[in-house]
Amino acid sequence: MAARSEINEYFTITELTKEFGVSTRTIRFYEDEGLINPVRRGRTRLFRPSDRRLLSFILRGKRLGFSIAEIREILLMYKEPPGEEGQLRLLVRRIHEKRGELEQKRRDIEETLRELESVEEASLTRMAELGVGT
Amino acid sequence: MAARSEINEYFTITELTKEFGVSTRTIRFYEDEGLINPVRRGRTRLFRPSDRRLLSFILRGKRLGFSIAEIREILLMYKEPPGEEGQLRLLVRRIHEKRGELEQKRRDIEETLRELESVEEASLTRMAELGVGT
DNA sequence: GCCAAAATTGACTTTTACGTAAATTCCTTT
DNA sequence: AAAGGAATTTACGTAAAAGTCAATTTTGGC
Repeated sequence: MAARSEINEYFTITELTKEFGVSTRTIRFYEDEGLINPVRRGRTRLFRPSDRRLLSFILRGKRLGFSIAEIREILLMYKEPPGEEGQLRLLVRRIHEKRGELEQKRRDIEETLRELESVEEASLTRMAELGVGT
Repeated sequence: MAARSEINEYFTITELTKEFGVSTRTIRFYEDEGLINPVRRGRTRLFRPSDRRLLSFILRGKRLGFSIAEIREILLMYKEPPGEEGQLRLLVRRIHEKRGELEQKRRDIEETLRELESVEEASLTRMAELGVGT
C-alpha cells in the first residue's frame, strides 16, 4: 500500500483522514455542507492539492471554535471576487468583523496563557521547596 | 430599580446576564455543571465577585472554543493546590498540554489574520481602481 | 476475471450546550 | 391581601457536528 495514489496527483479520502486525524464521515460531512468539492472517478472521491488545502483551512477554523456556517462565510470571502462596489464594501466590512473576532480571541489566549504560566511557575516553585526535581 | 443588589455585595443573576450577554439558563447550566457555586438566600442565587470572575473566565474559555469539560479541567488546575509530588507533576504536565493547545490556536489566528488582511488589501486596491472612496 | 480491501450511501444515534414552557415560590408594592 | 414581577425548578426540545452501523459498490492486485 503506497502512501499516495498511483496517479500521484490526487489524495484518497483515507490519506487525508490519516494526515489530519479526522474520520471519513467528517470529510464527507464537509462535502455535504458544500465546503469541499473533490472530483470523482466513478463514485470515489479524489482530492486535489487544493482540496487538501481547503480541508486544512476548515480544520484550522474548527480549532479556533468557528462553526461550519462561519467557516463557510469566511471561505466565501476568499472566493468572492466582487467587481461591484457595494459588494466590495460589504466584503471589507465583513472582513473587519472577522478580524475583530480573531483579535478578541488572541487577547483571550494571551490572558489565559499568562494565567497558566503563573500557575505553572507556582507549581514549580512548590516542587523546588519539596526538593523535587523537574 | 438600582443597578446593584441592596446589600451591594452580591450580584443577581440578571445583573450578570446583562453584563455578559448570556441567558439565565446558561448561568444556571454552568452551576449544574459544577463550574460556579453562588450562595443562596432562600432559593435565590447570589453571586459574589469571585463568582462573577469565574463566569467571566468561563465565557473567555468558550470564546476560545473550549468545551465545558475542558474549561472544568482548566479550572481544576487553578484550584488544585496539590501538596503531593505526583499530583504536582501531573498538574505541570497538563498545564503544558493546555499551553500547547493555546499556542497552536494563537498560530492559527495569526495565519488567518494574515490571510484576511491580504484579502482586505486586495479589495481596497480594487476599490481604488474603481475610483471608489473608502 | 475474481476477490478482499477500500469506499460509498443512507439511516439512525449521540453528545454538547443550551432554549423553552409550565408550574411554583418569593418579594414588594399598592 | 391581592396583584405583579422576578427567580426557581422540572422536564422536554433542539440544532450542530459528527459517530455508528449495515448494506452496497468499486477498485486494484494477482
